Amino acid sequence: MIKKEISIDLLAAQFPEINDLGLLSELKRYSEVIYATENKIIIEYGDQVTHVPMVISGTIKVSRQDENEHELFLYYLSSGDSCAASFSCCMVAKRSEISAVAEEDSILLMVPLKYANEWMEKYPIWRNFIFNMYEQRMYSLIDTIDRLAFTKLDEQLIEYLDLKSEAIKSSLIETTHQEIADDLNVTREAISRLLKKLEQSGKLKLGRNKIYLNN
DNA sequence: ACATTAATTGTGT
DNA sequence: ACACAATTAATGT
Repeated sequence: MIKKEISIDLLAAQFPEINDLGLLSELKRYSEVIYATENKIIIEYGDQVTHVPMVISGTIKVSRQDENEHELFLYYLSSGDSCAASFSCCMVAKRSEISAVAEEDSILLMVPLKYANEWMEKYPIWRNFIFNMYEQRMYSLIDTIDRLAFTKLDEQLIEYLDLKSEAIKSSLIETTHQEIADDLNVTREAISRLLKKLEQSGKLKLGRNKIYLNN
């Protein structure tokens, strides 16, 4: 990683929310500028968290490790974002629960936790900035959870249909969406919508009380 | 054949 | 998740 200087003007341009000369000059003074090339690992799972990253340009992919080795995508950080989660790590003084990798060539401002903390009291504008980041991250996490829950149900449903089809030795399953929903402990609407998608992708055909599987 | 009704499925917020 | 619309199958006349 190559380190370079960064101008206050550029900082102000990327983070209009923290337009305070005192804060900006402290930022410039105490934080490190990092040029991360594509696929550069910025924080690895288990690393000690020492800085709050602020993204000046580029995109950072934040993910969590599966029990195995599989990566679970959480969210992207792009220009003007910050990873406020770093704060929770520093308050509990623990190690990173996530890993962050540069998705493309990126420029980051790494703010030492010590200062990031002090500024919470010193600069209300900074505190607001951090709180806003928390809120944004929260929303993107909720989206991610939705996506996950949806994917799992998708697979569950296909497995359910395959099992049933095999059990009755027929590709014609006679049941209602409600019955399936009860079996899988989800709402009927979720099943209806999934089935329709599966129909559109050609995996099956729907009729009232009927599902024709295309093997 | 047609109207009525209940059950199932679809959609928007 | 909920409320409501639309569609479909069944039933009675």
